[in-house]
Amino acid sequence: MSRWGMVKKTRSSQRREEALSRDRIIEASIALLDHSGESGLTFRTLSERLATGPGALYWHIVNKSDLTTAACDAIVARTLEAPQVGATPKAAIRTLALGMFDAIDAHPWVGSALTRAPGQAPMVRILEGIGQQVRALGVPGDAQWAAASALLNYILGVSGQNAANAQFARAHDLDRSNFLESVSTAWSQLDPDEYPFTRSVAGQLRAHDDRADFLAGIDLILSGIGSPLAQ
Amino acid sequence: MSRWGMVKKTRSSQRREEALSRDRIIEASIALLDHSGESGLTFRTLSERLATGPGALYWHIVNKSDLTTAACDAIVARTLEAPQVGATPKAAIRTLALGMFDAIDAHPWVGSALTRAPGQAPMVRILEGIGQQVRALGVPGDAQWAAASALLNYILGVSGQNAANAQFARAHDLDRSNFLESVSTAWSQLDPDEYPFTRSVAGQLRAHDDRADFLAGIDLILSGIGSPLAQ
DNA sequence: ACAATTATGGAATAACGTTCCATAGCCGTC
DNA sequence: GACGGCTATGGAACGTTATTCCATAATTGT
Repeated sequence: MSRWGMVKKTRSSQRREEALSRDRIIEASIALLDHSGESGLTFRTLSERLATGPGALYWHIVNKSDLTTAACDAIVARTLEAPQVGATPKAAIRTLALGMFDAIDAHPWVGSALTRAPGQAPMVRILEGIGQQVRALGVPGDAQWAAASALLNYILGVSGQNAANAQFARAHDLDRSNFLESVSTAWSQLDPDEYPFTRSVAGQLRAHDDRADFLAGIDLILSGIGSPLAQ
Repeated sequence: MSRWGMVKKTRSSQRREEALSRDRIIEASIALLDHSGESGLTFRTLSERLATGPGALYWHIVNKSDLTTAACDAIVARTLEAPQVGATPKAAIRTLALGMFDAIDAHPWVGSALTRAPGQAPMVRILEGIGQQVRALGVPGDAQWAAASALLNYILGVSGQNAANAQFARAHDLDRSNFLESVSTAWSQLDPDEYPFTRSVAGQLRAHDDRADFLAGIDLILSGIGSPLAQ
C-alpha cells in the first residue's frame, strides 16, 4: 500500500521528492511572470519558489535569456498546437494571428520575449504556421517569404507594443483603461499645427478595440497579398 | 581679441567651461550607444565620458528610461525632419518608412528604445508622419486609424527585429552575414515534417535584402489600404 | 561497498541604477 | 561688495541583479 512499494523499478524517476528539472523551472518562471510581470522573474524569487539556491538553476538553464525564451516558447507552442484543418488559408491565418494576440494579452511578457529571440524557436513556430498557410494561399514561391515575413513582422510589432503597454501600466500602477486615458489626454494636448493627425485620433484611442484593430491590420496585409501587384 | 571680451553679457551662458546640460548628456548617450551598443550605455561610463559623477546626471534626467527615450527621439526627429513636399502620399510613406529603416540600421538601439516607449514622443512623431499621408491618400476618417496603426506596427515590428538581430550578433561577436549564416544553417536542420516552410526559406535568408523585404511589406499594406474592401 | 558522476544550494563577485549629501558656483538683494 | 539662497555638481554609499564558484550531498555504475 505504501507509495514505496516498487522502489526498485521507479527509483530512477524519483531521485528526490521534488527534483529540479528544466520543465519545472520553466513552469515556475511562467507562473512568476504571469503573476508579477517581467520584473518579477529573478533568480532569487525563482529559487525561493523552487526551494533551492540560484546556483542550482544553472545546472538546467544556461542563462536568463535562455530561460525567458524557453518560457515564451512553451506558451507559443501551446497556442499554436491546434491543427487548423478544414479552414481556408486566410481564415487559418486569422485564427493563428488572433491566437497569438490573445496569448500575449494573457501573458504580456511573451511579447517582449518574442522580440528578443530573433530566429529562435518561438519565432520559428509562428513563421512556420504562417508560411504553410501562405503556400496554401497559392502565393508563388519567390513571393512567399515576403508575404510571410510581412505578416510575422506585423504580429511582432503589435506584440511588442502590447507588452510595452502592459509593462508601462504595471510600472505606474495603472490598469489598461487608465493607461489609454493618460495617453489619450497627452495626445490631445499636442500642438495642433505640428500634430493634427495624432490629435484627431486621440479620442478614438480611449474606446478603441485593440483586438479588432489588430485583425484589421492582418486583413490589410492579406488583402495586399491577394492583389495581383503590390503597388 | 580674447574670448572673454564680453564677459558681462555672456557670463550666464558659461557658468562653466563645459557645463552639463540635457542636450550634452543626450548627445554623449547617442555616441556611446552607437559605439558600444545597448549595453554600452551605463551611468558610470556616461559620467566618465562627461567628466562628472553619476549623481550630477540626475539633475538633468529623470532616469535611464527617460534618457534612452530622449536619445531615440533625437534620432527620430532628425530622420523625419525632411519636409516631403511634392511627393505622392504613397511615395511619401515609402520614403518615411525607408528613412526609419535606415536610421535603425545605423543605430540599432533606436529599434528597441522605440518599442519600449509606447505612446511617447518618438512614436508619436512617426504616427503623425504616417497619419498625415494616410489622410492625403483619401482614406475615410473612420479607417484612418486602422491604416496608420497597421503601418506603424509593421515598422515597429521590423525595427524591433533589426535591433534584436544586431544585439544578438554583437553579443556573440558576429557580423551581420555570420549571424544570418548561423540562423540559416539552424533553420535548414529543422525537422522536415514539422518545419517544411521554414526549411524551404532557410536558403533565401542568407542572401536576402532586408531593406527590399521591408519595403515589400510596406507595399503590401499600402496595396491593402488602396483596395476597396479588405477581406 | 566504493569511486565517479550528477546535481544541489549557499556564499561571493562584479556591475548596475539610483539615492544621498557635502559642497561649489552663481544670482539677486542689502 | 559682502552675503544668503538657489542651482548644480560629483563622489560615496545602497540595494538589487545575473552569474560564478565550490564544498558537499545524492545517485549511479562497477
